[in-house]
Amino acid sequence: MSETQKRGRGRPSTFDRPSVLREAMKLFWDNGYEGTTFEELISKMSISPSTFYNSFGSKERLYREATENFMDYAQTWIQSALSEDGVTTRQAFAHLLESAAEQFTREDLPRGCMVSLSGTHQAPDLMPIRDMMVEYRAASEIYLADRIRKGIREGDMPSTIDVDALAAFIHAIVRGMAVQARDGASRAKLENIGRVAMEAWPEARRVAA
Amino acid sequence: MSETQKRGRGRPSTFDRPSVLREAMKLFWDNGYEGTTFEELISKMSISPSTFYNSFGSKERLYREATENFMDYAQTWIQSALSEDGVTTRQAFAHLLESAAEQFTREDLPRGCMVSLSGTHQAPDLMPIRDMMVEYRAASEIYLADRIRKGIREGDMPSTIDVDALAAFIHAIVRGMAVQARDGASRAKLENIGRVAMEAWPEARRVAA
DNA sequence: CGAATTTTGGAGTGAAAGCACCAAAAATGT
DNA sequence: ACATTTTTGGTGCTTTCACTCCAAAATTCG
Repeated sequence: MSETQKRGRGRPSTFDRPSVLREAMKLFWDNGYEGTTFEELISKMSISPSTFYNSFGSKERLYREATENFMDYAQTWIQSALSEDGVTTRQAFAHLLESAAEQFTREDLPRGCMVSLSGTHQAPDLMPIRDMMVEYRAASEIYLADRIRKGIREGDMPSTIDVDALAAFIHAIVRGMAVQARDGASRAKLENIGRVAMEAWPEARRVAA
Repeated sequence: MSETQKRGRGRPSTFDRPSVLREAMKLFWDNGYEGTTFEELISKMSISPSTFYNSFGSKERLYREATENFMDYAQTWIQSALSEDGVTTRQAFAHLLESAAEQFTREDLPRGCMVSLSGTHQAPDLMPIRDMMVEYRAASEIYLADRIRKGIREGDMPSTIDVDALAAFIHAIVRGMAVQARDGASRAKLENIGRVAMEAWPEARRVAA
């Protein structure tokens, strides 16, 4: 892609931006923002300090870019579950939790989720970073609620349910799965958590009522 | 209590150990280990650097002591819910989640939980601290499983259930509630999450079966 | 080919971090 | 009262942090 990209004049970069950004993402994901040093970054990214500064601005800007990069990627499997056609709302959410179990235990990426737990206990001077994470998390809960409302509109969810509470519940279970994933839980264990969680799904109770 | 305490000879402390330890705990709880500086600590604890070093050893040792202090306190309300006499296992866990909602939104302490999310993304050289947190979390899941097994022994839980999966589920929901609490969720919202979670409780399905 | 433009490597910088030391201060025990 | 023991305040230390600067290198445009 950098071949087809029209390059201005000047010395060309020797590194591939997407791939070094991914390396930065993995470092931040594993060690957190404060736990990742400048030296570690430029070492794993294989770039010099000046290249770092020149190409990514600062540690904080790189973190934001890495987080955006992560979210773009995460949206893929989230959308894939929630926007799937021809499935019930219940099936969509069951699929979402299965995907979370799978994604949180991938071999080629750090375990868990980069945004689920980040910035929850952070220095006051890093408030902007914390706020970014809080916003991302809040947005994903709204996303869940929207999918549930779609289910109500389409008739496969009872209109009497508390949409926000159910969305908050699913949100909480995913964050909890992220904690366990980082603590070493297997994919099977995470899948079990998701299965138990789906027992709380309103539709299941309709059978009982 | 320090009045009744037999003091050896030597100059007496001017500070109350439990209360400055509590200040340290609150700082670590809010800002995390890395996000809390030596200066902040001695400032909020109102002690000098040498007093700090002399009385608490190091930042890491203080953190461990503050964490133990937190766990002692947390065990109080956890035990209170899970060891309550004359209630079903289901009621005990419902009570536990209600207590979590209450405790995670206390006005006199930082929001959420000090150990639920700590050390999940941390620098490699702080691995001992991370390990401590992972152990605390694992221990609490075992604690939940033990309570469920007690329910099976006493006959108010079906013996066919997957105890570990159910314990992992409750564990996950509590950690997820901690994330939401730190992101600003109200007590009522956390209580709702707990209520929805309890819909997944096995006993509820027995009615349907 | 030469000028312009951009990237690169390496050394260096100020600030802050956590910690350590030392002598003075304030208690106890005989 | 005097020696002993322990705590205290202030200062200084070493390391690491994120970052910056500058000249050389490598490209494009005219």
